Amino acid sequence: MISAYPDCGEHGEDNAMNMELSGRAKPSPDKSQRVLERDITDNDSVGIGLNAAIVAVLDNEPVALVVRQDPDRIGATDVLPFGPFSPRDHRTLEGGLRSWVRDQTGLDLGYAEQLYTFADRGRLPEPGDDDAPHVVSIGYLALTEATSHHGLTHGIWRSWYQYFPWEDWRRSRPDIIGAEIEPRLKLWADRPSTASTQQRSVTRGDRVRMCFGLDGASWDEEKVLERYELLYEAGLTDEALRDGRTAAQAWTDRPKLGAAMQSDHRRILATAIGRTRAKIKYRPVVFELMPPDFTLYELQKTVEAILGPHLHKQNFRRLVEGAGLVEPTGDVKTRTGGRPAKLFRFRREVLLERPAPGVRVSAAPSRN
Amino acid sequence: MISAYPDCGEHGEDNAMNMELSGRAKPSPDKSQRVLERDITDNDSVGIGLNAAIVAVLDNEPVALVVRQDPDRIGATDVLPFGPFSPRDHRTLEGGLRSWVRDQTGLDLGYAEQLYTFADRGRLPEPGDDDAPHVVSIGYLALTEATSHHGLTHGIWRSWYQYFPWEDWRRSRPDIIGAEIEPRLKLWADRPSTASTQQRSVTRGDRVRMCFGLDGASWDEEKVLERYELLYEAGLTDEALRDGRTAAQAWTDRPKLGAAMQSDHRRILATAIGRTRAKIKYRPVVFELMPPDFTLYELQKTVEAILGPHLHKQNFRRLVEGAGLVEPTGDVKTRTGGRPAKLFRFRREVLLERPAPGVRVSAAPSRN
DNA sequence: CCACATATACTCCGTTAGAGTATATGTGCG
DNA sequence: CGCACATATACTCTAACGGAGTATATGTGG
Repeated sequence: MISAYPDCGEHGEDNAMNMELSGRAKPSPDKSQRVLERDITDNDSVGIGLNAAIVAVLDNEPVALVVRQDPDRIGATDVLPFGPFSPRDHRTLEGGLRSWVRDQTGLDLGYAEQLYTFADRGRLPEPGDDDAPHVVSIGYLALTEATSHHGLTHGIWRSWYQYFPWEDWRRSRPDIIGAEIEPRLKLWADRPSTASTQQRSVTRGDRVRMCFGLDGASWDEEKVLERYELLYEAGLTDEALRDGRTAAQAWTDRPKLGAAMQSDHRRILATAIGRTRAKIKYRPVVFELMPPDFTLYELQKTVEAILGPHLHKQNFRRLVEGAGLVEPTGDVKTRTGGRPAKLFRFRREVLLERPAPGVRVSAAPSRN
Repeated sequence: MISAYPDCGEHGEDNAMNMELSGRAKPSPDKSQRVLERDITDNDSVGIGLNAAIVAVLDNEPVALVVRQDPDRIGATDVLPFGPFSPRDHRTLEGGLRSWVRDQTGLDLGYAEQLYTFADRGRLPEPGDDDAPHVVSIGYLALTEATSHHGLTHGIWRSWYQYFPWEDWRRSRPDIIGAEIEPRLKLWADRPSTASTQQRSVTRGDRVRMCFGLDGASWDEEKVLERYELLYEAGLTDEALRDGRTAAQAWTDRPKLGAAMQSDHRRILATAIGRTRAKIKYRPVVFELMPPDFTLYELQKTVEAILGPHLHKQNFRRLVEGAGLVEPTGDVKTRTGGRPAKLFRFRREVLLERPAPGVRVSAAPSRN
C-alpha cells in the first residue's frame, strides 16, 4: 500500500526527493495537544548553509565553479561557493547566496533557482549518535556564461566529470561503470541489508539496475543524484568513508570514484547536474549559458555538453526555430570552416507567450 | 542580458523558483578572504519549520488536511500540520515532518516529497526592518487516500478551493476572476512600482496577463503559486494585510479572496497544488490518492479533481492502459448505474521499468 | 422488457518527431 | 583560379501518437 518509490527521476526536478524512503514508523501516543505548545525555541536552532552550484559550458565542456580551500592541508577538497544564511545581513535566502558568491568569487549571479534542502548528511547520525547535524544545507543552481564578463576573480571552472566520471557518456559508456562500479554494487546489493532497508519493496538490486542501466535497463541521464546517493550508501565514495559510514569501511579495495568535495557539496552538485539536464528540455534555460549572439550549431554543442549524446542536427534546428525560441540577428558568423552560419539571439518574448518550452532533443543514430 | 524570468511554471516542479527575481546588486568590495573564516555561528542560527501540505481527493473534491487553531480567537486561521525541526529528536527532515503530522493528526504519512524552502515571508522585512525573519519554512507535499485507514484522528479535510477560489475551473471560469481579481490587478499593474521592480524587463502587466490568462493568454493550471504570489504582492490577500504590506493598506475596497492561513501556509499549499497538478502528468502519483482497487472511471474522476477540466474518456482509458500503469484485478464493480466496470490495481512494477510516466491528459471538447 | 446509463472496443485522421537526402555557400590549399 | 572540403540550410518521407468520433456490450431500474 505504501509506495517505496524507487529513485527514478525522469524529469529530475525532484531528483532529491524520495531519498528518505516513505517507511512508516510505529504509531506514537497521541500528543496532538503539542500542537498548542510547539514553538520554535532556541533549542531547535540550527545553522543554515547556502550553497551555489554554478554551472557553465566552457569549450564544449560542462563545468562548475569551485573554490579550492587550504590546498596544503591533507585531504583538502574542493568546495562550492557557500556561506551561512544570516537573517541580519540577508533579506532573502537567494540574496544571501548572491552575496556569498560575490564575496568569494567576484561573480554576479544571473539566473539562479533553489534546488533542495538537505539535512541528513555531514556528520551523518549513525545509530546511537546523539549529536545530530545542526546544519541544514540549501542548494542552489545558477547558470551563467563562462566568461569573466560578470566579474569572476576567484575560483576555477572544473569539469563535471572530474567529480562524476560515470556520467560522461559523450564518447561512449564510461569504462569505470563496467570495471569498478557494476561489480561492486552487485556485491553490495547481495549483502544482507539492515532492518530498515529490508522492509522496502524496492530492493537494492532493483535500485542498482535502475540507476546504472544494468541488465537491459536504460541509462537515464537525469538520475545523477540517485547514482551518487547509491554509491555513497554502498560506501564507495570518499565522502562515505570520511563520514564514517560502516559500508565504506567494509571495502578492502575501494576504488577512487571521482574527486570528493567538502561536506555535502558533491551531493548538491549532483542535484544541480540532474536538474540542469532535466530543465534544459522543458524550459529555455540553455540561453543562460550562451553569449547574446550565437549560431545554431553553437547552441547545439552547448546542449550536447549538458545532455551528453549527440543530437540530430537537422531536427534540432527545425525544432528550435519552430518553437520560436530564437530570431536571426541578421549577421552571420564567417570562418566557421564552411558556409557562414546565421547568428541568432534568444527571443525573450517567448517567456511571455505560451508556457515557454525547452530545447527538444532527439538523439542522432550515427552522427550528423 | 540578465534574465528576468517571469513566473511561468509549466511543469511546475519549480513553481516556487524564480520568485526572488534575479536582479544583480552592485558589486561589493572583494571580501574573498572571508571564505576562510566563514563558519556557521550561533549568531546565524534560525528556527526551521516543517510544514505538511497533505492532499487527498474526497468525493471528487481535492482537499487538504488542516488543523483549526484556537477557533475562538479573533482572526483565527487554519494551519497546516507543522512543527519545528529538532536535530535532537529528528534524524531527518522528512522524519521530523512525519513525526509532527502523526502527533497532530494521528495520520501516518505515505508518499511525501519536499517542495521548497521559504524564508522571506511572515514578518516580511520592509525596508528599514532590522528584525528580519528568523524562521525558515520547509514545505512538504504528501499524498494520501482520504480515509481514516491511516489513523487520522484530528484535523479536517478542506477543499483547495476554499483557499483558492480562482483555481476552481471545474464548471467554468470562476466569476471571482473577472469580477474582483482582474480589475484590481490591472489597477495595481498601472500603479507606479518601486525602484526594485522597475528594473525588470517583465512588467507587472505581463505577469498579471500570464498568471491569470488575460488578454488572450491561456490559463495554466500549474501556476498556482505564481497567482497567489501576485495577489499577495498586490496586497489583495489577508496575509498581505496581516504582514503589514503597504500594498494591502492601499486598497479601500479589498475583496475577500479565499480563506487565509497562518504564517506562510497558504503559500506552501499553493506550491503543493501546483506541484501536484504538474507531477500527476509525468509520474504515477495519482495512485497514492486511490484505494487499492478502482475502476478506470474513478481514476479519471480523481485526475479531473486535481487538474480541473474534463478529460476525454476513451483516450484516457487507452492511454492509462497502454502505458501499463494498471492491471485488472479480475473483479468487477457492479451497481455503477450501467454496465459493471472492471476493477484495476496499480502496477507497482512500472516503477522499476522505464522512467515511469504519469497520466497523460487530453481535454474533452464537450463532455464524454 | 425496455429505456437508460455506463463500460469498452474500434476506426479515423492530423500533427509531429525521427531520419534521410539534396542543395547552398563559404574557406583554404594546390 | 578552381577544386576539395566543410559546414549551413532546405526539403521529403514516414511511423507513431494523440485527439476525436462511432459502434457495441452489459449491466440497473422503472
